[in-house]
Amino acid sequence: MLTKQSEDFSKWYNDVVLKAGMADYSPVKGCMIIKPYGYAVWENIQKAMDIKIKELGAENAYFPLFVPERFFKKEAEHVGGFNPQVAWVTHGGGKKLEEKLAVRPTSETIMYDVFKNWIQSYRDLPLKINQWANIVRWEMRTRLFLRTMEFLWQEGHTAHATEKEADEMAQAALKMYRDFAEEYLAIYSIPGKKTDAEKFAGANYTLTFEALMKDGKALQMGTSHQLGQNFSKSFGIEFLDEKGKKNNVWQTSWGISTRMIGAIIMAHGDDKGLVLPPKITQYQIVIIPISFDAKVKSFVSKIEKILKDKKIRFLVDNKEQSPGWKFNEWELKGAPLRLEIGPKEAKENRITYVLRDELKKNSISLKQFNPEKLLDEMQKRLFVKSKKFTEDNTNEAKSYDEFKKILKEKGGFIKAHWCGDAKCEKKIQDETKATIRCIPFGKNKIGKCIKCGKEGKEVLFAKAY
RNA sequence: CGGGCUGUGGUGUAAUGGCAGCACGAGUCCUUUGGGAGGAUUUAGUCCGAGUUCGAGUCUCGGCAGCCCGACCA
Repeated sequence: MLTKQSEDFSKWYNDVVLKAGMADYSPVKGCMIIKPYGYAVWENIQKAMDIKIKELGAENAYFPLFVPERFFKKEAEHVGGFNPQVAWVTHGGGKKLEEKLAVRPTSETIMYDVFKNWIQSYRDLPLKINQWANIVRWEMRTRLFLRTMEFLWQEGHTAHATEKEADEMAQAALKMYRDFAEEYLAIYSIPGKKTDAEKFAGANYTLTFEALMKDGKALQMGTSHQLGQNFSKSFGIEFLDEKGKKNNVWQTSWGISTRMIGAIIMAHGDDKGLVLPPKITQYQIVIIPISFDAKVKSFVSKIEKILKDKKIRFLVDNKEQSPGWKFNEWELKGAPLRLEIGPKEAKENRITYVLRDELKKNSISLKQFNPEKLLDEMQKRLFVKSKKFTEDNTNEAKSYDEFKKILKEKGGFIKAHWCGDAKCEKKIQDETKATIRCIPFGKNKIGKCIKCGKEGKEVLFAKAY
């Protein structure tokens, strides 16, 4: 039996990840094994997002896993931020290496060292490179999908002639991510800017989109950084502009990771298990034959043919378990649409179906059965639900007492004013464990900082993963 | 890196210092199959090392590993 979400959300999460066959613990501490059912979700994310990345004008490439120490050290703030999390290779071929190699925690440095060769003129700009890769960050405490020492991600890196272009690129990448989360993952998110304390090491500023999980904690879904000329100055990435003047490029980098899978699980899952959005799940439809006699078999193949023609991803579960066992199993695994096909259906040319988010039995004639519509509607329902959940769990705090009360009683996002001082930010975090998730875009009312009373913007607080 | 806890079949658990047991899983066979089927049968375990003891899963010491809390974590 699955742990209830309300009893122990962490335990529910671990249970569901393991029991649904998404992932497994590995013999290597802090690392995970992504099992086929989970990896299929990643593949679907990759497939869809890769198209969007290319629409932004980026091309895929692949850079080395190892980063020589001298590259890594070039951008001071970057090293300072990442050093504690880097794994170093010190030996190779049985010998101690002359120069240590960092296992990439991110690829800015290894990429930008060659960007300086690729970029000479304004004609070489903008340069937009994306890579799908694994990276390693030595984390103290790990959680399946949410924070592992090795994880899979996508990192986009661009170089531009002007600051304005870099600003626009950082925004475009964030918008692309957020649209993706809405369209494919059915997750509503709040976009905004990170505070200086939370920005990427080496960036001018970091943009983020934050989503609310079912336990009321926030999850950073992905980030987009405007790197200014910080790296281009350290790495000497210069170009001659139209007037023959030498300039440093303006850069951005942006990424999302397998953490997205954790977000899907925690944003949609319920006490029965996973609820996977149709667009990214391995099997959009699971057919469960109630018996295996000839009539049922031939009716099932008829349905199979229809689904195949419609290019729907489906599975016929022919395992030996009882139908009841399979119903539960596929609810746990979060298959969006389940078809129950037995002698009754075969005889009457009807289909019994159950949508994962509604769990009601429906009966419809084969002629009227419209799986695309059902899946599409479910996909949309999940997003609406996600948006409503976020709105219902977003509260405003006028005072620090109110802030603490909301945090304790409800959790969720809390809108409150902040003066902009990192000291207040730190104090609030130390005292309440809530952090500023982002400074939301758009009109921003000015009000009194909940900590010190000075005037400041309205920002979004939450306890976060 | 500090504080606490725990290591028993594949998994989850039980056993005053005294025959290592149960459930799930897995294998085989039979009967079943419309919400986690039943029976028969088989399978497999005390983290590693030392000590105390007639006797150690249990006590002591060391090692290793894991979990929780803290610190840390774009």
